[in-house]
Amino acid sequence: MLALTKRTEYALIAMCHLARNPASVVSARDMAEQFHVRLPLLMNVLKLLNKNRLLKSTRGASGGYLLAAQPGEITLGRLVAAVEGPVRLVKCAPGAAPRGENCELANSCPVRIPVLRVHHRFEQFMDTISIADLAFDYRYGALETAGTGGGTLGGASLELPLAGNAGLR
Amino acid sequence: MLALTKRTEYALIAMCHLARNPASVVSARDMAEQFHVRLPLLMNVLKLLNKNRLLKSTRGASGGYLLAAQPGEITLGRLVAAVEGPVRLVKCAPGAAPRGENCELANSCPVRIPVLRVHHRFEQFMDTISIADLAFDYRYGALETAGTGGGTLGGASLELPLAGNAGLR
DNA sequence: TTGAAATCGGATTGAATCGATACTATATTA
DNA sequence: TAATATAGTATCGATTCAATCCGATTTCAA
Repeated sequence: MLALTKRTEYALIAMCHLARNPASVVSARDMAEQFHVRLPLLMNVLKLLNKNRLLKSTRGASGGYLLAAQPGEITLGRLVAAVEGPVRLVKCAPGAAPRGENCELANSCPVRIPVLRVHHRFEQFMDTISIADLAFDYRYGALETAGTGGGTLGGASLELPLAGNAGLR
Repeated sequence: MLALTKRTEYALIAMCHLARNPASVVSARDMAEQFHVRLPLLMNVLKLLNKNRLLKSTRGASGGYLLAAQPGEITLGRLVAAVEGPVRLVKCAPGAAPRGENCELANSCPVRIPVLRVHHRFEQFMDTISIADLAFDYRYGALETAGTGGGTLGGASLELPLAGNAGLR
């Protein structure tokens, strides 16, 4: 179905909240109550984010979490990789293989090169979006007009000339 | 892990082969033998592609498959949707919901709008890549220099100013 | 010193999806 | 009529994900 997991959704909520409240330590309980999400699951996600150095944690009473870097320096790609594992659109993509799982076809694959190129572009896509972009985007009305030039995302920029020799339809 | 399924990989191989051999009907058996993929699984994928009108089939002896449209008109997004179901990065995205599954937070979600915007951009990303782009891209050496201006994909174009008011880090 | 609050590290269970296979029906050609 | 090929559906095992639970560790404050 090609969807983000609930872990990523929870991570986005938490990271964006921390981005909006810098210099204040926020506990998992606080966030769970404020956003009406389940505490145990949120804690699992926060553990993953901390383990992968996207958050700093302080234990004990009045403990909680802080962003480990500036919101503009943490990308969606890093966030997803932290809670879902490394992004690998295809098994032949470089990066940590889940189970030594490589493509059976390898060099004989007739679409390997262009698909790897798509994978590379997708990585760029994910790493171009920062937590700051998500946390500080309040332009609610922009969605309907997106793609036609309106809104914060409307400004072109995603045309993808995948294969110049193919005559970009 | 955010990966494409094997069904998509098989679909890409088949669709690209058909794009490269227009005006000739190709059977599932032929493609399975030529590309060393398992015939039953390939047939399952071809059934899905046919059911979703991405290719035309003719039964009987000397039957097989044909693309249902020009390679430049069939996008990666449509292909993935045909074999994996509609692409919905997040559950709150519009489109066929798998099981009436909508976001519990709905309007109270603090990241809903920007995330929906990312979803929309991702849809554009998938629909900008055509089968023709993948089938006729033979520039093997371009991968290493992609992102710096070389290769068929290197030409910028994927900068994503998600939130202009956030100061694009 | 004690207790409460909070994170940390696993381990486990159930549901959903995916890979893989099998079987029957239908259509076309020779 | 026989062989070939697709169409539709159904099933089983493996993997992943959501959800839960447990005990351990750290910190603050009474």
